[in-house]
Amino acid sequence: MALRHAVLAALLDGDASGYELAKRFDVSVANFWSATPQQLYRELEQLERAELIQGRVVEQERRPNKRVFSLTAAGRAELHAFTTEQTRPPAMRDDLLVKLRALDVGDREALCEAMSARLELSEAKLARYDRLHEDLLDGRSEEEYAREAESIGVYLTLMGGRAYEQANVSWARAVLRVLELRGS
Amino acid sequence: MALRHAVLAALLDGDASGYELAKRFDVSVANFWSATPQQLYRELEQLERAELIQGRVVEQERRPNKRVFSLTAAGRAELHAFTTEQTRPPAMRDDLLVKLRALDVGDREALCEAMSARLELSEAKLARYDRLHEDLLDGRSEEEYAREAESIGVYLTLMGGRAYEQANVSWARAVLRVLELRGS
DNA sequence: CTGAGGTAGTCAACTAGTTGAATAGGTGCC
DNA sequence: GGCACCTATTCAACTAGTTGACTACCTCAG
Repeated sequence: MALRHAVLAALLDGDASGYELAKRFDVSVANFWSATPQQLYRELEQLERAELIQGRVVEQERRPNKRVFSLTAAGRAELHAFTTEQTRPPAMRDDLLVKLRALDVGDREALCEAMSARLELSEAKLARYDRLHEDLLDGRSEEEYAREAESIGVYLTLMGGRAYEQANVSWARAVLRVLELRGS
Repeated sequence: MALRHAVLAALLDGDASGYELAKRFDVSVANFWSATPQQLYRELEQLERAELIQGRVVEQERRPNKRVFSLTAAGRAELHAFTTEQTRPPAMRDDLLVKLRALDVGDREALCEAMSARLELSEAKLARYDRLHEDLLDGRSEEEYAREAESIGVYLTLMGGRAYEQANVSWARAVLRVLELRGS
């Protein structure tokens, strides 16, 4: 039941329709969870039945109506309860790691390309996170921000995303260096 | 079909029974994939039916017999093919990130504890990876190793695991610092 | 000689996540 | 005026992953 809480947490950033949530999850501020639209719509239905969120139809001109959901008090309580529950260790599932482990029987060139693609992707994400970071700080120092800001949740997950992408970038560079050393 | 390939890749490290594989996945050299024993036994059966691996019963004294699996030529070919396939972006699913994002409605103390637990876990993993790293290098410099070593797959995934855990550690430290700044 | 814990595996039932397509109106481009 | 792409949602079918219990035999400590 973790997607459930990821959805609730995402709604802390403001009410959203399924479609909007899907984009939030996709471009996700600090890539804190991933989910397909179908999963989200299903989860939203269940959450509404459980009265942890409440939907209302918003009529729009020039585009289809949408159902916008907001957290209920029960939803907030559920989120609070979730933060006190036991945390399970994160599950790492990265195709690239598997492929690299299979390098000895694998295709070196294909792996170089895959690795470069990862590098680019992570650099792009990192750049985005860095911009968001600047926006959040808004001129203040890290410490000022940490002390003063009203809400700190987004900031801390953003730091997580940045650390993760930085790790990806330096790892990808190291791997490419090694592959070049041995290639050719 | 990614667990499938993770199992095949794990068998590159040497033949193993389901039970042994489970441990390999658990203490997994560079936490490159995670899976429960039940998943493994199921997958091994399917892989054997597909003739990508071959099992044989090894009779043991003082303990139950076991079925040890080894890669077939077809299995190696399948792994090779996998390395040329398109890589999908890694899926991040970490409860802690969700909980931190919900910090504003969550329980600050519980989160501090969860964060400390993560820090310890990551430090322990990191220490283990560092030992493995030393063992692999065996006195050689990184560059010597990268040039000379026969097999480089394990090394590269190990680097990935290390980068990931280092990111975790520095992130956890930063979060705890911030939480202390604002707490009390 | 009992019970905890390791080795080795199986079965059943469940929950979570993915894929692909269908519907239906809107905008903007060339 | 036709085609591609965006908003917004739903349905159906599938694959992957988790949980918990159960069998069986072994070793070792107290």
